[in-house]
Amino acid sequence: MPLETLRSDWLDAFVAFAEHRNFTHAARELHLSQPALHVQIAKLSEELGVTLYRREGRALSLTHQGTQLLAFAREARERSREIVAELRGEPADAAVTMAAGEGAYLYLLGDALRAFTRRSTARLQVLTRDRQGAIDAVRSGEAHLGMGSFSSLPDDVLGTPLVEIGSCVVMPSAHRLARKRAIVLADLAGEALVVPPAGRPHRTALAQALETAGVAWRVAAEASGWDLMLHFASLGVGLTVVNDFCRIPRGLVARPLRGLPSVRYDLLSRRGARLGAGALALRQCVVDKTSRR
Amino acid sequence: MPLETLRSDWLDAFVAFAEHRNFTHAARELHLSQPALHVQIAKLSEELGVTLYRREGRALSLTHQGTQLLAFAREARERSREIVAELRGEPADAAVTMAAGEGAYLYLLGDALRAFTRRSTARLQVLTRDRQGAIDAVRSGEAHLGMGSFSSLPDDVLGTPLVEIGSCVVMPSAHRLARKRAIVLADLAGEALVVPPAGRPHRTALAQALETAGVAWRVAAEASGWDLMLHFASLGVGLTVVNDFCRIPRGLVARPLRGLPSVRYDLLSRRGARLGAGALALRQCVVDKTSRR
DNA sequence: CGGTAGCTATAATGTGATGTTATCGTAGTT
DNA sequence: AACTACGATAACATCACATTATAGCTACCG
Repeated sequence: MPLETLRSDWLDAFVAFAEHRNFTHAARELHLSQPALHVQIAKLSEELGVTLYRREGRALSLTHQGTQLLAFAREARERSREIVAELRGEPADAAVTMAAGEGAYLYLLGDALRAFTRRSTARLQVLTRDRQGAIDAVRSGEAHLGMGSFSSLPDDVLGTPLVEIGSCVVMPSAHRLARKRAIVLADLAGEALVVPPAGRPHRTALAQALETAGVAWRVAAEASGWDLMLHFASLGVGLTVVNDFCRIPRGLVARPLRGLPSVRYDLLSRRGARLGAGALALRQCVVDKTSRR
Repeated sequence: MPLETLRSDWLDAFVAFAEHRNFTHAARELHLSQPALHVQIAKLSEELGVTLYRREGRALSLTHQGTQLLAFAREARERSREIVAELRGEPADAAVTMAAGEGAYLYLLGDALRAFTRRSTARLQVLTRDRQGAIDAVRSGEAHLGMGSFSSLPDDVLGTPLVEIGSCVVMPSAHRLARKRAIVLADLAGEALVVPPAGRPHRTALAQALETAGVAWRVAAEASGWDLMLHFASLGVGLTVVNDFCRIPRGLVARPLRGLPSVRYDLLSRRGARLGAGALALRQCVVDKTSRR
């Protein structure tokens, strides 16, 4: 109970440790011996009365509380840097970090990011992450904001619904289905499809939908990323199903696909995060430029 | 240049010092010797490369940068307390602090504060301050928000216009001027007025307006605060001029006064402050409940 | 006007917190 | 099973920081 304020040097040590999840490496980064770092983390943990990490085999992983502390520590460090620069009269070159998938950057966030770089002086830093990676980046404070489509979010991450995206079937303009205005799952019976590798969410959703609709199909090719899928489709390898925000290459046509649930993209931020001016500006830009569709 | 993050114990020491502006007393509060505290502040100042306070005779006063640092340190401490409570699973009893004048509390903020206490679990802490006091409280981080009417604001304080308030003349219902719908400055010629003490802003504005309009008047009584002014008016001591948000006691009537500039009330927050959930909720309540009028 | 009270500031000195080296235990690896 | 990599703890060393002492400054008072 005799706790004033968390010692910032311990927090810095914790950030280094948490990023490596390895005392030896983190200690080297801090120009410190491994035992010294170990003791700091132990004291921090004891003072808080909270276990910050756990052993899993010989690997270490942060507890939930460790992750929360990491986010706090990163935020505090960032804030500290800002105030120091401000006091010294140096221009604050704060960076704003965003985590999202490649698809989001290529097809959804373009306008928003352009608007942001025009409006704000803050540097923009982007992390390309998959769904879980984006969530983790946001909850650990690695990124200020995240974007993606999520079936569920942990309690400590806040999602703002932005836009609903449907699917479309993409095929050569000469294809027999191109004459239809919209396509249903049954239309795809017997087709060879260009799909993401097994296990990727889009693949899973598509396969499941076709399965339950009793539609037989086969894999024409597996490709990662909308661009590559479309590329194979334009080579004539097979049809493909992509999100309807994709730009369709010449020679191909897209038709809305009914029967596949639409995907909602959310803007993520950490619950309880105190965003700085830059991050707020970016959030505003994303909401403004992305949500009306 | 070799600066990682500001040491939080030094910041705590600085907060204590800044609040007392006296090393000896602050050191006592920190259970520390005066030289020890002095050295901490000196090191902090040196590490920042910034002078934090100045001697004025035998008193010490914070520099502008000292004030900025104070605000930062208070915010950081607050944030640290929150995260500790959260990690331990204790309920965070964050407090939200507001600085305003008595008049604002009595006549403008009632609805907003009631709405806030219903909506948020955060404790509400109010500071009664005059104009300069409210500004100082906000820029030094003593208060999260401030409210009042200000002719000008320093760069580091952000004002959100809320509501324009006019003036009215208050008098016994039997008074000759009570038959008029609105009153102009000239109508007050020869009247005895209940006014605030010399130097108070309302007194200054009123006296100046009457002066330039060439209207002769005299002081019937001097009283601090709208309530007291109205009280004297209802005793029949004289007429009074108050903001038109005041509740008028029985037996008196109010008539709008033309010719006195209206006063704008602003909601204040520190530029660059990262407000927590509680303070944001309060701000929202104030804006919602106060601005439409 | 000089003495005094109250405080800041610096110097000299001591002690405890924190860092380092050394070493053991343990879990994966070959 | 021996090896490798790393976490954890202990023994010892050092450096940062606290304390006491004191000089210097400013206002105030008789």
